[in-house]
Amino acid sequence: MGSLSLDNFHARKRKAMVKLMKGKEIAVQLQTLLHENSEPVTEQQLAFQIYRSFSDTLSELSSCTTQIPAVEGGASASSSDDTRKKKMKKKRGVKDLRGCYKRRRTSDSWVTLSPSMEDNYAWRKYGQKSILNSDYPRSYFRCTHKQDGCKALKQVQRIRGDEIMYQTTYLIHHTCNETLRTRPLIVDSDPIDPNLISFQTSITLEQDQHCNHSSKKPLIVSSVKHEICVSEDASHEAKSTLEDPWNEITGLDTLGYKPVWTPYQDEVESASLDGLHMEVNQLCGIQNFHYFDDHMY
DNA sequence: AAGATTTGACCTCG
DNA sequence: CGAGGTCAAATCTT
Repeated sequence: MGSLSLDNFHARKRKAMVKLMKGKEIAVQLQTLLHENSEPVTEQQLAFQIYRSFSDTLSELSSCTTQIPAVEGGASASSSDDTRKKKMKKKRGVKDLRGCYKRRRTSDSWVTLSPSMEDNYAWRKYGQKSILNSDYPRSYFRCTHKQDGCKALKQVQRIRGDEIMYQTTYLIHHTCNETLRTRPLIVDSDPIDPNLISFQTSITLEQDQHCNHSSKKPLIVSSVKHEICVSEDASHEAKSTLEDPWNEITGLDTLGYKPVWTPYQDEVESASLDGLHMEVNQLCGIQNFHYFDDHMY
């Protein structure tokens, strides 16, 4: 039985939405500035405000998520086929599996809530487990391209809130470049859909030489856990410690697409905000959000 | 036939 | 010791 009120959940949800809307407004301002080629200091300030806004939101959602009422009742929803069970009952040869796997450390994971299990990666289910005090079993998925070395994992569990939602815990980033489908890159904010924003601040050093925007340096966004800082300098050192900021912030892999910028890419465009874009309405609907698993386990 | 899913067994960790 | 994560044989789907 969930001991926490749904009212509290909804209040926090509203609060988060307000903050996200603020972030959106600031993003629009930033876009305007970028188009007008204004002084970079202001751009940085705005960029920082955007990240701060999202960061605050995520903190809010983190505490909110931990309070999603746990569903009572322990029975899993397994619809079991008896005949099949009998067949499966056959004891398999006992193998010594000791040491064959380790229980996973829970750091470097993130969680999303979504009305669908869909993301844009190909997953293969490798297990399902009834979870204590949960109506629904938890499903375990690994990347279809495991044989290619991709160790991405996710766990999906249906939860019951005000609507049917799936909580997806991603444990390891994809190292493969495979997505199920590729959606078009959003190049700019869409005048038709103002909820669509895009950050086109990407100026690589190389590009920089080809244009006269010498004042525009690659924007570094380093993110270590909850701390997000923006810096102007694109040093190699910064690169090595970077995580995908958009993953960190949204858990969406930039709209759930193949990440434009991953820690695994050798040719990182100097940690610029290349291709950083999102649909704010997706977030405003709280269809997806994430938190670090510190709160979860 | 090959790949995906199901599910009981077995493992680790708290 | 129990909960939860993973393995892998059996089964299903394409």
